[in-house]
Amino acid sequence: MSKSSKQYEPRKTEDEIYKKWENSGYFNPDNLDLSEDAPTYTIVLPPPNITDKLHLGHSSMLAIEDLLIRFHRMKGYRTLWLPGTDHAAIATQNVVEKKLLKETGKTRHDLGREKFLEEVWKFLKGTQSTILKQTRKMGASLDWSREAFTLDEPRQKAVTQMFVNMYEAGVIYQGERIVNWCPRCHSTLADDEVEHTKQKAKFYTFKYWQDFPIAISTTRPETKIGDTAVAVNPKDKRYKKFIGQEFAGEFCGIPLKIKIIADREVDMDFGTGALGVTPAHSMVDWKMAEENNLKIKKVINEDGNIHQGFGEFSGLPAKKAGQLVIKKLQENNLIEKELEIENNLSTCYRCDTAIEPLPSKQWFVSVDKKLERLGDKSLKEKAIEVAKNKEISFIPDRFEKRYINWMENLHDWCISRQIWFGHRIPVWYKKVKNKKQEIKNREIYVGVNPPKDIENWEQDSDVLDTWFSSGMWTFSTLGWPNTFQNGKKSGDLDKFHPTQVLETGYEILTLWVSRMIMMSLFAIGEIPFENVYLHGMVLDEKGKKMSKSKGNGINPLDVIEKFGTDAVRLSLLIGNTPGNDLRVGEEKIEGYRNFINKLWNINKYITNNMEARPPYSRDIDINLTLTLADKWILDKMKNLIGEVNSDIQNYRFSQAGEKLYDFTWRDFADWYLEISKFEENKIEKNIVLQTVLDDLLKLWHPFIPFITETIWQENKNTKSELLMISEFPKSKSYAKILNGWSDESKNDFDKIQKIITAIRNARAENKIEPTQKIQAVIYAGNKIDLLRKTKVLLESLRTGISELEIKKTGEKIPDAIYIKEGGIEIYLLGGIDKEEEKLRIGKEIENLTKYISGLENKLSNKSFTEKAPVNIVAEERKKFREAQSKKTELELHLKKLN
RNA sequence: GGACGAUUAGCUCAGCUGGUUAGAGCGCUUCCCUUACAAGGAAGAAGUCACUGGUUCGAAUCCAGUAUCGUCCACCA
Repeated sequence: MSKSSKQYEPRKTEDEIYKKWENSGYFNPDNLDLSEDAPTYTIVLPPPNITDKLHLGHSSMLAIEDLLIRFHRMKGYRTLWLPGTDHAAIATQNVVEKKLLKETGKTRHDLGREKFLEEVWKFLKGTQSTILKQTRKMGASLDWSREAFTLDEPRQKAVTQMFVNMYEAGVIYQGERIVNWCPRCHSTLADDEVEHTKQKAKFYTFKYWQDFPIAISTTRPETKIGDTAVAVNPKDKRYKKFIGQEFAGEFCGIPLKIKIIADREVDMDFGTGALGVTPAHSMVDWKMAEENNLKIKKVINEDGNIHQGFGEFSGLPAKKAGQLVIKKLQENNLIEKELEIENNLSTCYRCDTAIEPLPSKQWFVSVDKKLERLGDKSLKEKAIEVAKNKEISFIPDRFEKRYINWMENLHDWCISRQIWFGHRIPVWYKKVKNKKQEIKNREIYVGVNPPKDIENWEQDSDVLDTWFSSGMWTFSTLGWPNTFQNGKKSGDLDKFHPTQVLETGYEILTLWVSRMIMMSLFAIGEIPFENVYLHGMVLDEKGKKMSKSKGNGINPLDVIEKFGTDAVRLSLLIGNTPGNDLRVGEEKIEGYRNFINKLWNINKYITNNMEARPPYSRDIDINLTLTLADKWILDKMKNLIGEVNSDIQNYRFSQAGEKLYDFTWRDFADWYLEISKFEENKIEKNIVLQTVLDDLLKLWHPFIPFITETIWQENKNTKSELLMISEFPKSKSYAKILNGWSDESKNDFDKIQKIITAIRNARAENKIEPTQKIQAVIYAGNKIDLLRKTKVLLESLRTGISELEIKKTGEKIPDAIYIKEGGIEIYLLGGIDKEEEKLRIGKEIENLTKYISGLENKLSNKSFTEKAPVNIVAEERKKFREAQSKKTELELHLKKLN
């Protein structure tokens, strides 16, 4: 790139830089030049869905993780960031089904399982790795040599092995249970995959038949033909006498036997205070049925139609059956009330179809079974324990409470899904037929490999919940089970597990994080990660979720093209705090683009003003003669390094970024570079400039890798080929040179800054033409040294002061702007409006008076002086004295003006 | 119903374990194209830190309550 370009053009360099990094091989920790005992630092990338495209949420995640990774790599850790994708069973199958229907008009059933899966894989060939390719655009320094997919061969093996292990340990079992059934997807949904929305519904109050004693209410009349009980609250006086009785009758032509049961869960004030129990089609009712030994009648089948055995209702879609029930009730005059109410509708998170609760045979992971390998604790207990004893910490820590609360209420996890795409359950059934050729007593085989006489067996048609395979992500990607034999870790698993941080969105804390913890505890008896960093959602500038349909989303690839990756990364890092949502609009990105450009120009200025770059050195030579400004910037840098280190280590990325931003722009560019324009000591100046710039680039690199590496590459004096693997700065290296830097001289520079600012203000207020020269007379007292430095600054900062006289003592000059700062008095002559000057000083005195009286109150308060820490009281006293003497000076001056 | 948050400048948000006259970015006002940068520079206005109590020498910060908003979970027959 030509050095004369005024603006940084990321488009021209980013891809090239990324290639350079990738070709270097340093994304792979095996290639890093490290000693044997270097500590490891591992993050596994939460695998995005294979059909995903990069959105701003991904970008935010990548920016945070890459920051951590680059920071630790530069810190000398054996750093691994492991990439991969998730097959997202239901989501992916849905996408392909939709596509199929649109293009050929066929459903998956038309194709059959094998053909359909072929279609899925064909589709995936086209989209696979799109997301990962886009990930590179974000500058993510992932080790591509270890890339994994939740459904590739090694992971299939791992998942199958895990299933078998859990089955053999009795953790996985088959059971009948009410599940959330989506009649459209033909699949069960996990509780967390069900969405609840409000809807208006007709709420009917009726009696099963004329002489039935209790009226009940429902929004789902069709299920009532499967009722086996009516539940009332045990405290309900109206119904108490019926409890335990049984009634038989005919409801809409269907014979029913209804038992009256008592249950505390029943709300006496809702409806009639009595609830018709339909065990097969409601979670609550199922529980009551289990407790009361009620008969379970399945009314609705998997297609959403009425089951066989219900006379004229059989085969009708549920909705129509409901209408028919109502019609019949009306005919028989059984309806007492009809209300419009708002209730909750459970829908499928994928297709929005209403959920049908159904009893069904499913595979479960028991969270309550005590396991010998976990010290006779259950998965649930152990997973809670590791959070409580801080083996795993949460950032921010409030999520620990949330996690524990969720875990304590956890039920067994249904892991079978009635779809085709995914890890097929490694269970086979042998068809054992009786004389009548009916299938009886199916024999079960569970194993890693199919049974030998496979032709006699049939594999379970279900696949596993996608979280089952992603729950194994930390170790299935590190070679498990091959790297875990006889209870011993080897290879990658030994080197990199447990990982250090899991960085993910808080919305999947329960969905994913909790399962990873349980799976890892079961499989290798250790936690999967030491820390869980939870980020919020990325929202648009109005605080709305970004979505394609609303069109309010920012496409990261667009803004990367427009503003550059670094600007995008910075706007996702600064202002982003753990666990909180982040609003991002283009304006914000634009702002950080401007900053990136500033950094570019800082380098350009330094380059242009250096005849030759000094050689790189880790420590600055003590024998250099440094100016006040040099020491000031080096001291600032030293502190900055310390703070950035500690901020990043404590996950305060936003604060680290803000401090860096402030230092770069305000301290380094606005002050130090301006001063450097006139200070003469060339060699020393160059060394300081070079040192600060080098360290600044390193500090910035984890945040904005592209521009920092680009500049690094242009400055060919550097020791390390790549900024990416150079050593992260330590404040120690500044300690020597700053030895003689006292607190006093530190304050001197602050005073100079104040003086100059004051002069600028004075000029602005008096509206002196920029070309107009003014005179300044400065009285130094005993601060001659500081004044010399100030003089140089003033002259060079184009304050327009033509004559500067430094005097030890002297007459006070009445018609002048008076400035007193740090024991120095300055009179500016020329172009002064007396009235305005009086006003200015008056205002200043007013402010001071307020301040002083505040301090006075505080200091006269005995409880403060006696109880507050000594150093704080002393500080306040000092402030009080300083303010008072300044006030006296100003008052004197004001008198003279009058 | 259960759990967890949020409320600070016109807008978006920082403010770590209580301690200067509460900060930043954007926006706004005035001035300036001074050869690193107008994607820039100099200056300025703007806040009862939601409300009410409490703890403390001292509260934006800790505690309790109120109001409003939000998220997650459960779930309504």
